[in-house]
Amino acid sequence: MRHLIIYDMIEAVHRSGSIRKAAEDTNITASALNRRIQAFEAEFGSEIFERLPRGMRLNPAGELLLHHIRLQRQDLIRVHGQVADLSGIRRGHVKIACSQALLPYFLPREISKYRAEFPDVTFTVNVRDRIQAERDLVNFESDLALVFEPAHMVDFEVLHAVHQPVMAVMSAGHPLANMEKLRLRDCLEYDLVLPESQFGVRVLLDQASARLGRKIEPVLETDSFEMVRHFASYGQGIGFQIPVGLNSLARPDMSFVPIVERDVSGGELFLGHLRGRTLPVAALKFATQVVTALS
Amino acid sequence: MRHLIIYDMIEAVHRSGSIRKAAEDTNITASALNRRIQAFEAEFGSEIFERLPRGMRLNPAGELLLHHIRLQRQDLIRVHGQVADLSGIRRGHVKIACSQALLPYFLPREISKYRAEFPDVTFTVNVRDRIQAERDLVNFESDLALVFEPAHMVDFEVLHAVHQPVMAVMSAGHPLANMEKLRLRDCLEYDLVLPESQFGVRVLLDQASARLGRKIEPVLETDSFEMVRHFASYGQGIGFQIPVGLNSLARPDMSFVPIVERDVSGGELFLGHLRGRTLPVAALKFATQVVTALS
DNA sequence: GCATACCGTTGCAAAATTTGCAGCGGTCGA
DNA sequence: TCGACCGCTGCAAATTTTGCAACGGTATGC
Repeated sequence: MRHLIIYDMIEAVHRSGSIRKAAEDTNITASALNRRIQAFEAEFGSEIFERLPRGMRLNPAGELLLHHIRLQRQDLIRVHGQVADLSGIRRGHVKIACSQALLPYFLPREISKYRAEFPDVTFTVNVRDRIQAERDLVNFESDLALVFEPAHMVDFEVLHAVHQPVMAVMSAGHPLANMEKLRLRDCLEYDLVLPESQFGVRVLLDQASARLGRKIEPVLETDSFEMVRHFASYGQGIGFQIPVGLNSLARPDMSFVPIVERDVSGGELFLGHLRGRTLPVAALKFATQVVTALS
Repeated sequence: MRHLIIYDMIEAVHRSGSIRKAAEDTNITASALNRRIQAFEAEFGSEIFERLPRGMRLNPAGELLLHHIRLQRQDLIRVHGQVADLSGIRRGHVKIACSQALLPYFLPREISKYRAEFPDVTFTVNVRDRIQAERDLVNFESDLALVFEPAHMVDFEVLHAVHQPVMAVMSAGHPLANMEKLRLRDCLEYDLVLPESQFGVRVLLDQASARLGRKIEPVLETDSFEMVRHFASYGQGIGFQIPVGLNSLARPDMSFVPIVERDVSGGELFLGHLRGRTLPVAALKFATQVVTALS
């Protein structure tokens, strides 16, 4: 869209922090870029950048404008998608921010299923923690977020929520492997591997242990859920995960046992998007499929 | 907005139903208008008008686009309004890094006063020590810093400085409570509660005691000025604070007596911002109010 | 303290784009 | 059949945008 190129320029300057650097990205001279920014500011009626000795920085007006630019661009993409839809072509791109738990089984499966029907739809999947996921939505860097126990949810519009009990993860040969349910105190007898404190499962476990009056002392703390699962699969260690990140069929060598809710209350897995936003067709269609899969 | 003029043209063609009529409204030739429409359609990837023998009519894709155009235009108007508000100081956000001494009375009062006049201005207040406050300015994490005895002041542009003698803080019933001024050596006879060494007041006291050839031995050392005040309010303890952190009207049960300057030289409380930076209107306005209050 | 490296900005001429003009073929209604 | 109106296009003129070189200012390294 050539008529919106000034927006690209503004974003480029914002990203790189200087006109000269942005000029390279934009394949244009710094002087030309400079004049376009100046012309835009004159037209807009206010400066949008602070001029610093080391470069440019968006001022509050610029921040407001930047949000408008992103909103506007996303909405144009949505229109493009709808237009493609009415000419019969089902193409598009879906950007998803999700918790780590969705990576091994759930999302790959859902994306494959969706693409079987609409092979011209492409995807971007970014692992984000509970705070960053919401920030991605606000910046239009993601269309959908699929997160466990989101942090504040101000700009988060919930499409679907599903309860997820906390599961103990261990090898199939573990002494507790064949239990129907587990008490938290039973787990504390073994080596524990836990996600770091920013993760929802850890927050729930910390709350539970506080109620229990005992401190959980993990032998391994990690930001990788994969590490949690693999460590638990060796020896007598116990890890913790939510059901959506587990697949007993794929791992017959492992056992997953729920912790009773009165010990560790489970959490909610939320699917949502930026509040008030109209999603592109492809994203909306994928969202409804995910809702069905979660129910 | 010259870069959105193609949208006006599209709307004009839609309204009048023909390029030639729309050309008159747009103060442009039909041929030029025609080519712009064609160029837009090529870029957009699909036609947006049906060509009829009697003129032009939006096709379904065009209807979708028209909706986007209108939405987009409204949002831009909203942004314009917000920016106008911004420069009219009616809206905005002020980020302040300050010493602990400003927290109990000074800043709450000043912020309330400011917000009484401009209720749509919001604030962030972060307690920062003398080094971190400056770092916050550099990182644009604060607009203003209000700190006692700043450390290096390289990036710190001073808007105002005000002298602050060191005050002895004690209960109203203390033997020294009714003195006009105090010598430092008088205080040393009592239990002392002092801020930790990173605080400006402590630095001044340590310098003073070094000159005196006696070491100050506090019974309580804390990073909380609140703790200093409250500890001093019980029994015979003496704490130290600067006037801006004290309010004798609010605490009739306490007494605040200045230490003579030749014993403990007072320090300067500085209001400033990042050197060379143009402050947001709201921050600048608030800064001038603070300067007035400090004078 | 001085050289260096960026930074944004500007005058000016060249390059690129947009525009106006005139004219084309086509459809429609009288 | 004719005139009115339509969208469209080749071409030259008008306008806008761009690149180049240079300026003044500030931070950084030696």
